[in-house]
Amino acid sequence: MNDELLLLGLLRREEMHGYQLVEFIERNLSACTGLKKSKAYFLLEKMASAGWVVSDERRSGKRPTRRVYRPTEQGLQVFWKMLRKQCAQFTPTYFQDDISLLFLDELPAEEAVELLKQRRGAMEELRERMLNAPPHSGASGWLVEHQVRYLSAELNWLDEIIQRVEEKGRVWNKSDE
Amino acid sequence: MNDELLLLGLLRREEMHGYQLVEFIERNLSACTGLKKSKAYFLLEKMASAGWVVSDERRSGKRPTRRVYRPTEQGLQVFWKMLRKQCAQFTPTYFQDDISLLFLDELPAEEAVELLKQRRGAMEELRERMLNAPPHSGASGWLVEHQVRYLSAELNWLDEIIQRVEEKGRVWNKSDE
DNA sequence: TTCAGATTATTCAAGTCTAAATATTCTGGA
DNA sequence: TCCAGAATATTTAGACTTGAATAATCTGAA
Repeated sequence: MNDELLLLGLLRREEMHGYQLVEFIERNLSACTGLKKSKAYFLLEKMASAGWVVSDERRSGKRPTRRVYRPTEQGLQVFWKMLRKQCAQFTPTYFQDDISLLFLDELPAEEAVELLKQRRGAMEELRERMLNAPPHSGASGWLVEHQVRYLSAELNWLDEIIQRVEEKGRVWNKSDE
Repeated sequence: MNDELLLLGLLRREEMHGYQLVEFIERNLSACTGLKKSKAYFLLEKMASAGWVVSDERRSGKRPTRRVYRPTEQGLQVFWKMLRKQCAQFTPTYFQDDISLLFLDELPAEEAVELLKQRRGAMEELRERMLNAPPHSGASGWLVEHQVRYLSAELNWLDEIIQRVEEKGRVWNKSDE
């Protein structure tokens, strides 16, 4: 629904074909979605058969036919409905790499610290990249800001974890269990 | 890979069948994964055919045959490899509901604020639930702590967004675009 | 000019994931 | 006792998602 909201919203601003959409998203919105090409095509087709969008075929030379999409009236209604719903909801996020912390005691404490410092490096690098990226305008700037804040909070959290492991010389008190 | 790491790690501690695994995860690890029943069964079968786990059939009465899994030597190697890899990496997270902020200017500012306050309510409720949950032990306690911190940071962020929208009487300066 | 490699644009097969269906056994209240 | 509904366990059909294949056109350096 997330991706559909995005596609509908972009198409509402300007009709586009699949490749154009994906290009735009990759260039400008990579901070907030990882939507892949083939999924975008799939969703466009799905939305077309649901009547949310319609397409014009535009043929040029011997290239594959491009289908330029725009939302229907129904599509716009769906868009606003989804928009309101998303605005009001909160979808909690799972931290992918936290699973590894569950099993940190399988590793010697020194190695664990070493590995977590590598993780820290990756986080910091990403944070730098986002800080130095060309400024985004409007709401997409907010989303970059959101990511940067999130990364800062995560860095703080990880630092504390690393410290705990370092101090104890092991991952956590067995007596905790 | 995430889920596989989790399953292997749990099976290393104690052999279990699918239902048992999923029960355990839902009861104790719902803060860090949303692994569904059918996916767990799927992964167990996949890991079995990859030779990472083996299963004993245990028949009791006329119930469907239970398959109790445990990791093979190869499975353990894979487990430690994945564990090291996950420890050292950082997988950035996309904020599902941020997409809606991109299109916040489609809504009257008052309505936008109203909807975002609903979102805030959902966040706060979740945070309360996690704070009041029975304390977890060992690393899984850390993961709950991680979620709580994350929720607090998100609340701060959302509050600022709400304030910006309220102050301006609209979502963002058109001149920003 | 020419042709290797980048860009434009879509499709496809295969792999992943979910909701719902299936089927047995347990539990507790009338 | 008896039976409705909860708990125990797995399977399956179909929906979603991905990586790689396909194919035409553009670019620029030799």
